[in-house]
Formats: sequence, C-alpha cells, structure tokens
Amino acid sequence: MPVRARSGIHPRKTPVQARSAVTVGAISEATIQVLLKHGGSRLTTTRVAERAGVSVGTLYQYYPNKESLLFAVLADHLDHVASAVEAACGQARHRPLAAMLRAAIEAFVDAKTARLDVSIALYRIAAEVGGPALAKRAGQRSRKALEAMLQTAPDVASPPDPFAVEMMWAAMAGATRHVLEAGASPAMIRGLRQHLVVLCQSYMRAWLRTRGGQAGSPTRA
Amino acid sequence: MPVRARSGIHPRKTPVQARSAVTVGAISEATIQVLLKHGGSRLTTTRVAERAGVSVGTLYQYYPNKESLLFAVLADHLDHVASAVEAACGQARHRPLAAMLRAAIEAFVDAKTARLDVSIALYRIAAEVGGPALAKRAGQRSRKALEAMLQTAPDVASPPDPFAVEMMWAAMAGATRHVLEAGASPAMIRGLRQHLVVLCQSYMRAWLRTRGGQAGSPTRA
Amino acid sequence: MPVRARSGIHPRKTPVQARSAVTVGAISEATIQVLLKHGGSRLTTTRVAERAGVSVGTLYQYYPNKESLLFAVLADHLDHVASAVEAACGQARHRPLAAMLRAAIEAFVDAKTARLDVSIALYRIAAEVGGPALAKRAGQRSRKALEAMLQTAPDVASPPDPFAVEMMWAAMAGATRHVLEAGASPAMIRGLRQHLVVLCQSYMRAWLRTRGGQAGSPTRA
Amino acid sequence: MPVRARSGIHPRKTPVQARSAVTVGAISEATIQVLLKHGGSRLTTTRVAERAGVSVGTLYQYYPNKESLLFAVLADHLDHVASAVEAACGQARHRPLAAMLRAAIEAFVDAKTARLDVSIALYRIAAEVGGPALAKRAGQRSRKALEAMLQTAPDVASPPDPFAVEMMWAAMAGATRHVLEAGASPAMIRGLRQHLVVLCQSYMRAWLRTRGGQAGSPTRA
DNA sequence: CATGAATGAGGTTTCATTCAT
DNA sequence: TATGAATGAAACCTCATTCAT
Repeated sequence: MPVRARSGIHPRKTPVQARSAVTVGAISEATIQVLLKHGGSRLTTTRVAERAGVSVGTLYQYYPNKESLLFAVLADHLDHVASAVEAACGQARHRPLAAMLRAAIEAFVDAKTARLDVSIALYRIAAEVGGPALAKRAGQRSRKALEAMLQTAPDVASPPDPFAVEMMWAAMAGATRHVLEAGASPAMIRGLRQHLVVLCQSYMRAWLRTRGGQAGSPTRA
Repeated sequence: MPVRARSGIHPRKTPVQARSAVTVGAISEATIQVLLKHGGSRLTTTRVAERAGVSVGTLYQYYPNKESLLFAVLADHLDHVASAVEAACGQARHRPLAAMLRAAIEAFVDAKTARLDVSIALYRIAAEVGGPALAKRAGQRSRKALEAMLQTAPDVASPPDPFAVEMMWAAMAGATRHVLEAGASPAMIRGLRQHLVVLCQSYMRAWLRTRGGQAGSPTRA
Repeated sequence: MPVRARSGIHPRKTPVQARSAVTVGAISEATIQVLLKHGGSRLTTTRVAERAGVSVGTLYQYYPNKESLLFAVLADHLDHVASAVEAACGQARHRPLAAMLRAAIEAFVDAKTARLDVSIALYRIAAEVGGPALAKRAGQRSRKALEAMLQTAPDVASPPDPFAVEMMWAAMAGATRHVLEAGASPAMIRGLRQHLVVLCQSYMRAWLRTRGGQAGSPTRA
Repeated sequence: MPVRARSGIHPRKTPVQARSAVTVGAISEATIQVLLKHGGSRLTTTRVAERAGVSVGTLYQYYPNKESLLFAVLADHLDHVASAVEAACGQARHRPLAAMLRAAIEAFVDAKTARLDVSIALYRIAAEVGGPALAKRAGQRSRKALEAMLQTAPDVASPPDPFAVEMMWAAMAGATRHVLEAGASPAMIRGLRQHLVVLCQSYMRAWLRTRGGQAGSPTRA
C-alpha cells in the first residue's frame, strides 16, 4: 500500500502492522491529552510526540502535517458520534414518534458526553481545522438517519420535511455545544439530556400540526 | 479610567485625545477585516495594524497583547447582541407569550445576522480567546432579560423556571451558531428565524403544560 | 544659555529657572526609584517620566537620550562620594597616619552606604553607562585627596607613591562594591567599615616599611 | 539529566548526540566573542547564533532564553576561577602563611587575567544576569578553600575567623575587578598581582596580632 | 523505520525617540 | 514649554518541518 500524498489532510499511511496501529492510537490519544492540558494554541507536534512516547519524526510518518493530525482526531470523534446516532435511529424504527426522538437524542448526548473533556477539547480546535466542513458531513449522516427513522413512525401521517429535521439537528447539536462549552456540571448535562427531548418532541409535534398550512409558520401573535 | 496593566486582557488605556478614538476604532474594524480575509490563524498584530493604517506600536498602546485585542472585539459583538435582546424583551413586556418569544428571537437572529461575516469570523476565534467565558456573561444578560419579560406574560400563570430559560437560550444561541457555521444561505437564515420561533414557542408551552408534574419530564414513550 | 549638543551624554540644558530645577530633580529621583523597583533592563524613559510626574517629552527636554540620563545620575552619585572623601581628607591633614586613613575610609563607606539601595542600584547600571570611565574620574579625585592628605602625615617620612595609593583605593572601592553587591547586612557593613581600616592601615605601613628596598616587594616565602 | 523547563535560567537539554556537544561549545564561545565585539547591550541571540554558525532555533534548543545563556557563560568562568583558587590552596597547605597567601592570590589573579578580555566582558553583564548570586556561590568555594588552607599554616597559632577571610576575599576580588574595569595595562596587572599579596599578607598578620583583643579592632588614633 | 538535532521564517512585543497640538 | 500619541526598527522566541544518522 503506497504512501499517499505528501501534503493534504489525509493520513500518510494506513497502519497495517500491529506496531503501527499502536503508534497511531498513541498519537491520537496524546493529541487529545495535550489539547486538554495545554489548549489549542499550545498544541505542538513535538509535544504531542513526546506525550505519545515517540519522536516527532515518527509522528510525521503517519501524518503529513499538523493539520491532518487534528483533522483525523476530530473526524474520528464526529464519526463516532454519528455512528451512535445512526445505531440508535436504526433500533428505534417503527416505534412511536416520542420514543424515537428520545432514543436518538439520548444516544447523541451520551456519545457527546461520554468523554466530556474530549468533546470540549475538540470544540476548541474545530474552527481552525475544517471543523464546520467535517461537522457538515457528520451532520448529514445523522440527519439522514433521523429522516429514515421518522419515515417509519406509526403515529405520523406524513414525515417532516428535511428542513425541519435540519432545524432539529441544529438545535440538538447547537444546544449541546453551548451547554458543554459553558462548563457543564453533571446535573446540567442530565437536565440537557431530558429537556432536549422535550424540546424536540414538542417542536416536531408543532411542526406536524401546521404542515397543512404554510410550512414552518409559527403561531402568529 | 486608564488601565495600565502590561498583561491581561483589558485595554491598556483610554484615549484622551481626539485622534486616539479614531485610532481605536480603526484598529477594531481592521481586526474584523483581517479576520474575514485571512482567518484566525493568519491574523497577526502586524497585519491588523497595517490594515488599520497605524503602526504596530500604536496598536500595543491600546491593547497589551493580541489576545486582549481579540477579546475586546468579541466582547463588543456579544454586548451588542445582548443589548439587542434586552431591548426587544423590554418592548415586548405584557404581550402574549407567543409574541414575546417571537420578538426576542427575531431580535437575536437579526442582531447575529446583520453582519453575517462578522459573526462567523468571531465564532472562529471565540474558542481561543475566552469566548465561552464571555458568552456566559453575555448569555446571562440575555437570559435575565428573557426571564423578566416572561414574568409579565398575561397568558402564563407561573413563569418558567430559570433552567427552562437557560435551555431555550442554549437552543437559540446554539442552533444559530450551528447554522451560521455551516455556511448559511439567506433562505436558510430566514428559515432559521421562523423555525426558531416555533421551536421555542412549542418548548415553552410544553414546559408550562408539565410544570405541575415533575419538572422537565418529557413525554414517556 | 544656549541648548547644548542634540546628542551625546551631556544634559541638554541647565536649569536656570526654579521650575526646571524641580523637574530635573524629580527626574533624577524617579530614575533611581525605577531602577530600584524594576531593575536596569526594565528602566524605560516612559516609566521614569511617569514616576517623575512629567511627560516623556519633558524628560527629553532635559536629557538628549536615555544614556545621558543614567550617566548624569551615576555621575552625581560618584561626585557626591568623591566630595565626601575630599572633605574628610581635608579635615584629617596633619593627623597621624592611622587616624588619617580611618577618617578617609569611614567617610567613604558612610557615603556609599548612606543610601544603600541607591548605591546598589547604580552598580547595576554602571557597566552599561560608561561607569568605568566615570569611576576613573571620580577615583582620581579621591586618590588626589588621599595623596595630598598623606603628604601631611607627621609620622611618615616620605609619602607613599601613587601606585600604592591607587592600590589602596582599589581595595577600598572594590571591597565595598563586593560586599554591597553580595547583599550586605547592616552588621556586615559595620564589619566592612572597621576592617577596611585595618586593611588599609596595615597595607600602608607594610608598604612604607619596604619602600627603601624594591618598591612593592612583598615578603618572600 | 535533561532539564525541560521552558523558562528559568538552566540549560534546556543535555546533548546526547555527538554533534550537540560541538554545537553547545560553539554557542558558548560565540557568546563571548559577541560580548567582546559588540558589548552587552548589543548582544542578541541572533548575533550569537550567527557567530556560532548555527540557527537561532538551535540556540534555543539548549538555552531556554537569553538570560540562561549569559548565566551559563558567566557561571563557567566563575567556576573556572574558583577551581584555580581551590587547586592553589590545596597545593599550598602546610607552607608558611606568607607563601600560602602568595600562592592563592597569584592563582586568582592569573585565572582572572589569563583571558583579560573575557573577564572584562563578563563583568559588564554580571549585574544583569544574576552575577551577584553566582559570585556569592563561587566566592564561597574560594573562601572555604582559603580557610582550609589557613588552618594548616605552621606559623599561625589559631587561624583567622571566617569574617577576616571574607574581608580578604572581598579585597582580592573587589580590587581585581576595580583594576580590570579601569582598563588595566599589563604593567598595572603585574603591580596588582604583587601588591595584592602585600596587602593580604599584612592584613592577615595585623588581624592575627590583634586576635587576642577585640576582634577586628583597628589601631586607634 | 525511528530518532531528534537543526532550520529559519514569522510572530509577538518593547521602547527610545519625535513632533503636531 | 509641555504633552502624549505615534512610530518602526529590532529584539526575543516558537514551532512546523526536514533529513542525516
């Protein structure tokens, strides 16, 4: 398997040997540790390598540059979360709307808060590392899964349109980020987990109720 | 009240001569321009000064370091948004709940999207610049205003507890950030503006409906 | 009285008006204060002006540049010490050798330690400011005075040659500097004051004893 | 024993590869060269690196900051001098007092004047670089050695107390500094070397003569 | 393959000095 | 005369990246 492009954001080689896999894992983990301990602006390739117990040179064998390293770590995290949502959506098909939403949202929040520190650390670098682009892709996966799930709801006549799902997703992801970045206490996170369900359930119901009229028309004052 | 700290995040001095005020304004504006044109990691104090038409030394007469410059610009923006929300909340007192929420939310979204590019640029640097701390403070102002407004709603028996308002605020602020960072089209922003109203209205109503029982209990599946 | 050279190390103008004299005095004192508080490398013209309660511009009206300011302050101090030694030497004429030396040495140490902090602060900048040159001039005055005094000693047949006096002066000035820079305790300084007298007395006597033979020949082992 | 401090005055790492040692040596030597050629205030890390034939980055791999570089060079010099004194004191044990003192003093002066330019250059930066603290430590070594040596003098009943030795050391070190900073001619240095011996011999003898009475009482006038 | 010494462009910050007001 | 805002050269230091060993 040939080495890939010398620059760009993709990993340089795929770890096929056991040793490589261990090294890559160590580097990934070290990246997060350094991020947590020193913050984004103090994250240097040398420090990451040191923490991972390898030399800088070795780090550069697996990642063509610093950006690709951060990109990979962030992508991993987002993929992991998206997978969790997909799995939950798959399992909740054909259940009532409320149950569906609860399942999806709890899966999302749990995935995000399983390693609270990691989530927060990654929010910090997201902006400098193509985070929005990555988030878009990961978000699409989640939204696709949500839509597919919603199609199977027995208590919903016609499923919500993509925009409503996008909106709900924005509220879920955005509110979660907002709360975590504010320095969430465990109690706060439990509250978020519960209320996000209420919020999405009521939004979806409200939306479905008005779908006959002008899409998305909120109650007029 | 001149601040003389050699370090820290607060401005170094307050202009006493007329031309100083002009200079400070130019630096602020230049910061945003550079942020927009080059992005956070390419923002250098030299470039900002150049763009502002002053020397680096001048920049450092007003801000003790780069961070304080970014901090000040971000704080300005957040203050501006918080003020917009406060104003809207003040004007919407004693109107029905739905109208209240619409007013507040539209004011918020409008303030955030009036200068779309600025908002997006500032999201990019927020993490590196004490953004969360600032956001917390600014958020508190907004939430206070929202709570005070909600107390005067004629069609609400007992007003929502602080946590519900916090949650709603997280959804508003978070969803808006999410949408803007995803590269919002004007149509998208209009959708956001409308749907955020639906979302908050339905959440508030759902919350009020259940306030007799266990606070925040969403519908069980 | 015309303004002097625009550059160089000499004060720019001589204070003829009362106001000027006050200003110059304030600047001098401020220089020492800043030196004590911040150290030589943190001494800036702005800080000195601030401390003196004038603007930088004003400072530059009296001193053409930073070096001249430090030079002036150092010269003042050395002149003051040299004058003290001269006065003591003048008063001790015609007294026995031991009394002469005691008078001169005590005057020197007292002048140097009257404002301990100032002496120490000035040692710190001496090297960067033509200190050695200044010290040479001030030293010459003191040595002249010592020589003149020694000529009048009733218990000395022929007075010591200039080199012996130079040597003694080096020991006095050098040992004092050494002790003060080491962070002298008051007890230490009292010890210095006493022992320097013993040291110089015995050196002079030893020297006079051997002056018949090869000048400066120490006892052979 | 690699030291990793990002700040402070200690070297950053110890060379493990062969070429590192060469680099470190070159930097040390270059520091002295630059000091001699440009003086303390014109000594910049860039210039030192240039002269050493390495890049600035390399310099900063071994010294965390400029101060630590100067500190190291100064410490080297003082250690070297202290070692010379120690060696001389070791060899002169059990010889008569006068011979002892001559040996120690000549060793000291010779060590200080072997590279006259270096000594003078280092005096210039000593004040800005923790020189007094270093000098204290190095002085202690020398004084210990002197005391130990004096204990073995066959012609001295009871050896001088520590303060007398401290005083003598202050005179030796101080006078030498004074003479060298004044721009010593070779003849002057020869004179210093001889007369310092007389001075210390006579002081010690005077001190021993009076040790029965009040310690350190000089002859009363 | 791994290592870690070396590179050097580039960023941040300071401060002596000037000059319009 | 006094002021203090402005200047900008120059210093310090970092860190992504390379490559000889």
